[in-house]
Amino acid sequence: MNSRHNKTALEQYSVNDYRTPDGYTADIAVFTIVPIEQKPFSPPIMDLQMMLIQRSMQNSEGKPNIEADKWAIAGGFIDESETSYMAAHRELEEETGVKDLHIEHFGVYDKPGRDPRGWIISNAFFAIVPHHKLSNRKAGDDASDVRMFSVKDVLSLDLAFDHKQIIQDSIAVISQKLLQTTTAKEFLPAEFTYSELQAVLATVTNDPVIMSNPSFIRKMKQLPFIEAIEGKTVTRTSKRKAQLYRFKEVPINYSIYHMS
Amino acid sequence: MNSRHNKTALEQYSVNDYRTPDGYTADIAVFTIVPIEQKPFSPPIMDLQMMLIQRSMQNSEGKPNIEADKWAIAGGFIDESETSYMAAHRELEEETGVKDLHIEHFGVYDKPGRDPRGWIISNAFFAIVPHHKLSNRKAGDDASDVRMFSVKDVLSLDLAFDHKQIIQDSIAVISQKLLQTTTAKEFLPAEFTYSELQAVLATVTNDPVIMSNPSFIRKMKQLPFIEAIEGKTVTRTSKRKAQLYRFKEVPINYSIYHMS
DNA sequence: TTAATAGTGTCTCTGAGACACTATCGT
DNA sequence: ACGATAGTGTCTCAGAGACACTATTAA
Repeated sequence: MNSRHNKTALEQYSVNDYRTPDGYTADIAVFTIVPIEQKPFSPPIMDLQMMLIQRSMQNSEGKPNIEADKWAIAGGFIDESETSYMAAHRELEEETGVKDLHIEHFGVYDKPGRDPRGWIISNAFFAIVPHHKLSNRKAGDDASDVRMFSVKDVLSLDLAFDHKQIIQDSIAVISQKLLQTTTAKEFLPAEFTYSELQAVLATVTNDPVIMSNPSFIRKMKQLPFIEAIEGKTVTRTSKRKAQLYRFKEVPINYSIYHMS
Repeated sequence: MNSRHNKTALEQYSVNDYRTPDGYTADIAVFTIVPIEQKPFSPPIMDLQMMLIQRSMQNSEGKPNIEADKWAIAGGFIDESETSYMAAHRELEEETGVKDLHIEHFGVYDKPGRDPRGWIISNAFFAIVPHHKLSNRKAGDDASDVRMFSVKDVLSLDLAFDHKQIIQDSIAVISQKLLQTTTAKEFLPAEFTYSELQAVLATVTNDPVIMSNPSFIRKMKQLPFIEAIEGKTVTRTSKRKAQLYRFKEVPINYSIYHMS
């Protein structure tokens, strides 16, 4: 293989003596948090789920599809005229019909042989879709099904390519983000009660400080990045009126050298 | 320019209709912390610096080089047989002669037009080189000079391509990592005194808890990821014997919902 | 003895966490 | 009135942070 670096050619701005990748893709782990057991006047119990697509047995031309029948995260090729970030937005909108979602890059997967079709580099993103917006999703050309799975179950599926690794990493990343950044707000409406935030965090932690109601209610008022909305209450989680809160935009600085 | 490869093989999977990238590179922001003002029996004062290379005016054939005379971070093309992570290690060793460095991926730069030579994707890494190992660095073919710059000065240089952005991001990332992870250990010898760790952290923070000696000395003993080395002391930072510490491998869990 | 750094004694005050209690409101 | 959830009162105890102090040692 011509993997030797031809310096002379490079100096002439000609990069094409290098072997170049066969493809550049964006793959997106789509997360949502769905309320299960939503009784009226009760705090929600939530589940962290992700959207997977099942690859068709045959492609649009009727030929056998690669990695057929396996589950995979949504993705597609990146165009020369866009960044991978833009491509992720475009593809996610094509897949779910939802715009302006929160998307973050979390890794690059480029291990040789990861895709049997060639040297294909995957930029991995995670996206957060508020549950109520995720209704009109549809299977595309290459997909026979689109479905949501709880993160508890997803790793036991038969997954395409190296998506098991990508999915595992994405779950670790989003769990950490939920606890160490204000990412939780992406799963919540702009105004929310303490028990709604608590239910979101409960999908990734069982920390007693967060799970104990009196503790957590008091915490809400102290946290610099959350503010109570003066005099605004709601009764969707209980018969008694519950205070509404919103996230505030403040820089978050902390360090492990402040731990005890 | 011909950037297509292996056309027939790809055809049956219909990826060949996509334009493929012209190049796939790894760029590495190399950081080191150097003691300045190292008087005997005194705690060190340190400076966070990064290694840049200056691009030659002309290439080896005497033709004008692209982005000539500007400063850039080290980097090079990734080969099909390796991951970008392996490439970063290889290139860094070629550049500095040092093996087994701590390297972390922190971003992908793929904005259209970022490199005038074509559609070239850059995987950005930061690397940490202990200061004493960084002596035999040398200018390569494309470089007229290799030099260390304090992070305080580096952004006012004339930087090649989109390296200003990459460097800015790398500084933000490493500052955050120093405070929120145990990355500081990569800059330190295996056994270190409190004032050495303090000096490393001082390059990115002026938090009073960290800068106050009595506070910080006491903190060291409580932190779950640091342990004192029983009965082992040293006098390199003071005439009085100072306790040696080492980093312990423990999982670090914390959340912003524990802040006050 | 001095100068410089490492490290401790001790006080105050905040706030975490536990647990029992009160408040509110639809049914 | 009941039941369920939101929210408060209050106590205890740990630990953070401030500041003054002591300890150690080369020169």
